[in-house]
Amino acid sequence: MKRSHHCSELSKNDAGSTVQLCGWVDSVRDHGGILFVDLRDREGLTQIVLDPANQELEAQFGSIKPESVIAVSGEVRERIGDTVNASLATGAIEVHAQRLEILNVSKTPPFPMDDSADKVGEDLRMTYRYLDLRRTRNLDILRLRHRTSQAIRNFMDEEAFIEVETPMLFKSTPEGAREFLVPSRMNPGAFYALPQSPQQYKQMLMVAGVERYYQLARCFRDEDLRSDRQPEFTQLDIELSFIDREDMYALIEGLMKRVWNDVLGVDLETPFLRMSYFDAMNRFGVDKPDMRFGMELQDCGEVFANSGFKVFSGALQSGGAVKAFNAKGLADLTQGELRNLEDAAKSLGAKGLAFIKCEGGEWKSPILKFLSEEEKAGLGKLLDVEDGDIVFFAATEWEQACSILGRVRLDAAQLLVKRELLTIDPSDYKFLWVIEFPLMLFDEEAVRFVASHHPFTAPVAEDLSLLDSDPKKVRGQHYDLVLNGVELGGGSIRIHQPQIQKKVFEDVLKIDPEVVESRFGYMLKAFEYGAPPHGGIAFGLDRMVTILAQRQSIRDVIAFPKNQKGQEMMTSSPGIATDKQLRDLHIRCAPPKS
RNA sequence: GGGGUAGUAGCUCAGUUGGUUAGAGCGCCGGCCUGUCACGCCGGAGGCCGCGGGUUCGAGUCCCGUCUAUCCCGCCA
Repeated sequence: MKRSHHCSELSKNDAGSTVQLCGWVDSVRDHGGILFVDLRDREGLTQIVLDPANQELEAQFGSIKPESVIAVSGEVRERIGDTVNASLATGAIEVHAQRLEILNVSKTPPFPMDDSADKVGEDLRMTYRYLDLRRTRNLDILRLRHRTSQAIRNFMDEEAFIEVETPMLFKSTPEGAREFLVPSRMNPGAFYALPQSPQQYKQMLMVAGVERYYQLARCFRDEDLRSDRQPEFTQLDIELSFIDREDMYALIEGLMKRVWNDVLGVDLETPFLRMSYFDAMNRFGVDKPDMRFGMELQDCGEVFANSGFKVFSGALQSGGAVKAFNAKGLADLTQGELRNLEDAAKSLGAKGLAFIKCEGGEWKSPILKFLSEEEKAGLGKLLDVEDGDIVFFAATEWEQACSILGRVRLDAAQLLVKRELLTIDPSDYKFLWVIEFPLMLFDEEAVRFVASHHPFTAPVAEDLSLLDSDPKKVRGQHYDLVLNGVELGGGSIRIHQPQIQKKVFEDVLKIDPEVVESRFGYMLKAFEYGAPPHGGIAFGLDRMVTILAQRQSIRDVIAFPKNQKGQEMMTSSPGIATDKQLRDLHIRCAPPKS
């Protein structure tokens, strides 16, 4: 029996016609005589009626369980009076079964198949991921992801981009994330590495004259997982020649506009806001600020310049900063909530979390006794302190002080949301370009500079001379696209002159020349054969879809995600290799650490 | 590697200051029911209270350890 319609399609106009439907038994309502079946397929739900006059059908149906697969042939009839179900798209009709095929009988599912399953333990849902995905809500996410990719492909095609596939079997790169290694059977002792991103290949495509490249590329990073991080994930990877940063901003704003319009029907405002890395840190305490709410960090350096409170004045005297922000209306926070905020601050290296709250017109704080009247007045004015407010402080080196309060700001915002004093709307899309990152960061552990983005990022032209004298001051031509506190993507204009690239590798990053030659020699060579100026960007597609679908976890928008240990529960991967496999691969396993 | 939270029926959860035989809703099984649409009604089964120790006359409850999941820090050029 072949289907003639999907379960979403039939209406009054089809009354009288004979149709064939197939799908899953969503629910059964047996009234002893008459029996109703809700039949579900990926498009919708249609009520099937088994008439008591047809005893044969009823016997065949038996006590068939939900989630069994059946095919039904029958006559479409209009429902009359109060048998119409207004809350169902196909509620104006029903199909009176004449013939029935039972295609597959289902066992009772281990968890409910309705929306209440959203609360079921994730490990169980992942073990039975095929059932979890079968739920309409999750099928809709797969569809939304498909529409997102489709919008991207259409846009990129119209903008004259060429989609090129790059190798999955690459080689190890010395910097960056830990990689997955793949042993080479034909080259004993040698290993491929799965790509962290197609970075180097896409730059070679620019040298090759492709000019405009994109790819929905799978990437791999063997780092610890988070709710927004999976060991394999998908990037929208883009690279163009003969462009500058402004061209890139305009292109990507057009892309986002298109995606949001095609997927959600939302019209985004462009151009997007721009903010320097310094301002982002200084005002919001993160390099990916959530612009949907304020509570900006203030600099209290002037207020406490000559303070008798050693914690504050000491920080200022040693070149640090005193930062603060006002969590408006949060003065009534509980001891536990305060302790959680303090713990969050401490996890970023704070010694404690100083605060002042204002209740009943009175300021209350353990540090109040250290502050002069002028300082209190200055604070009150700077931070607009009113009754019911609480102000948090951080006094240490500037960047750390900002980071600490940046974290406290986010946590405090959640507490305010819980109290309904603050609304953070998931369908309010506040895009932001974060720009002018430092090209290099000093790694205290390794005692050397590391690239803040990656070593192929071009310095801002006027900072080029600082590469030798003061690498920390060099700004990179790097940009991040941030949406509602999430880093959606980032990229840069690249270095395309071999001598500058070599200098960055060897003189600034202090990578051994032999290592540079073995890892990047081909690239330096390529740059000697007419490399065009170029730049690119890459977006986390999974993160983008997570926001579009208004979900909390990246796992919700990946068909078969991995748990926090990197295992895929349904198939129990990874698995143990056999001795023969290992022999072929020239690998011997060390005994596990006890 | 570190910190937080959780683990009681198939699922989601409750379980009082330690005290009879550990409960509820949904699901499941059986019965009844010809207009339901989360159908209804009646009856029933189902528990190593994550695991291992300990304290106690007595532990789901207190203590120690451990495992699992998840969130966060480190890490993620």
